[in-house]
Amino acid sequence: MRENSTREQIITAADDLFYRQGFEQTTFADIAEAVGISRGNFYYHFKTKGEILEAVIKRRLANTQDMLDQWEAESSEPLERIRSFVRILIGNRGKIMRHGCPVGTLCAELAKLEHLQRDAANEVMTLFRNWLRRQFAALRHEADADVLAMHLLARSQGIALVANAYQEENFVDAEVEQLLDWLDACASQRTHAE
Amino acid sequence: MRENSTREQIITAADDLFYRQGFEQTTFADIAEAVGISRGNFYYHFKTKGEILEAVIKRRLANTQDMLDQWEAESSEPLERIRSFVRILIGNRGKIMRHGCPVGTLCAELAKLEHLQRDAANEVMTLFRNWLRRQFAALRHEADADVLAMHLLARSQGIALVANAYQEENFVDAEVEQLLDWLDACASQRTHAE
DNA sequence: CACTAATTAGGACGTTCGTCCTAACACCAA
DNA sequence: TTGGTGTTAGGACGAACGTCCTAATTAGTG
Repeated sequence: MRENSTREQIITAADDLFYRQGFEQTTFADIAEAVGISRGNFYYHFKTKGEILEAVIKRRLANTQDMLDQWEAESSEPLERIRSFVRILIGNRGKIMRHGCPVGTLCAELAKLEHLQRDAANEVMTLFRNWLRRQFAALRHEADADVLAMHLLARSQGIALVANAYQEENFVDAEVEQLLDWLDACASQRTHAE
Repeated sequence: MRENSTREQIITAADDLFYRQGFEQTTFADIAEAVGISRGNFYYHFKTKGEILEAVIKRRLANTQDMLDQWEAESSEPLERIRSFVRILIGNRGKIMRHGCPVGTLCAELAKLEHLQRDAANEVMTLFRNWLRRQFAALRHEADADVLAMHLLARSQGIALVANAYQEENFVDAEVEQLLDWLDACASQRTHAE
C-alpha cells in the first residue's frame, strides 16, 4: 500500500495521458512506456482498461474533494471560496489552452462513447456542482443556488473549450474578470435585497 | 454530380456518425452499413478516413454559412440576428443534450488527437465567431465586437457541454433566457451611452 | 537459508481497423 | 453488339490493440 507502488504509478501515468490524449487514444503501451514497466504486467494490477479509468476517476474525485476542502479551510467567506474556483482557470491556463479542462473533456469523450464509466466521470463535475451550490446557498442564494452553480460551471467549461480551440491567453483573462464581476454582482445583489 | 450520389451519401452518413459517436470511434464499417454499400467501395471515393472528415467539415462549413446568410436575410436587425444564434440551443436542445454541440465536440476531439484536420474543424467555430463579431460591430460595439463574440461563443459551448453531461432541459431554457437578457443589456447599454 | 507469495517480463492470441488490390458489374457512346 | 469508363463488391494484408497465459524474478517470512 506504499505511495509509489506500481499500481499508483500506473494510475498517475494514465491520469496524465487520459487528460492529454484522451481515454480511447491512450494505449497500454503508452502507459507502460511512461511508467517504465512491461506491457503484460498490467493484467496483474488491472483486469481491463476500464478498471484503470475507474481508478483514475476515483483518484480525481479524491483530489478534487481535497482541493474543495482546502478552499473551504482557507476562507470562511463563500464569495472568496467561489473566487478560488474561478481562479483555477488562471492557475491552469496553460494546461487548459493545450488540453482543455480535465473534467469537461473526459465527460465529453465518455458521453460520445456511451461508456460504462460515463456516470463516474460526471461525478467529478457533480462534486464541483454541489460544492458551488453550497457556497451560493451560504451567500443567501438558497433558492437559486443550484442554478447559479450550474451557470458558473457552464461558463467555466465554455471558457476552457474555446480557450483550447483558439489558445488565446487574453481571452481567458478577460473572461475570468467578467466572471469575477458577475460573482460580485451576485453577492451584492442579494445583500442589498434583504 | 447528382445530389444523391454515393459520395454524397457517404458524407451524409459520416457527418451524422461523427457527430453521434465521434470521429475516431466511427469505423468504415459503420458508415458502410449506414449507406448500404460495401466496405471496399470507400477507396474509390476517398483515399483515407481523413479525406472523409475533410469532406464532412467542408459540408458543415457550407451549411453553416448558409444558415448564417439566412439569418442575415431574415432580419436586418443585428440584435435579432444574434438572437437566432442563441435560439439554436433551443431548437436543437434534444440533440445537444444527447450528443453535445456538433462544432464544439468535434473541435475538442480533434484537439486531443492533435489531428491534421484540427484547424479545419476550428474554422467552423471561426465562421460563427466572425459572423457574431460583425453583428456586434453593427450593434455599435465596434471596439469590443470580438470580445463579445467570443463571450457568446463560450457561453453557448459551456451550456451545450453541461447540458450533454446532465441532460436537464430546464437548465438549457434558463441559460438561454439569461443569454437573451445579457444580449438585450448589451444592446441597450451601447444605445444609451452615445 | 528455504519456502511461499507477490510481482514482473515477454510474448501469444484473436479481433478490429484502415488501407489497398482486383475482378465483376453497370452504363453509355459508337 | 462492342468497347471503354465509371462504379461496386469482396476480400486480402499488415499493423495495432486489449486481453490473457506462463515462466522467471523478487520480496517477505519462518
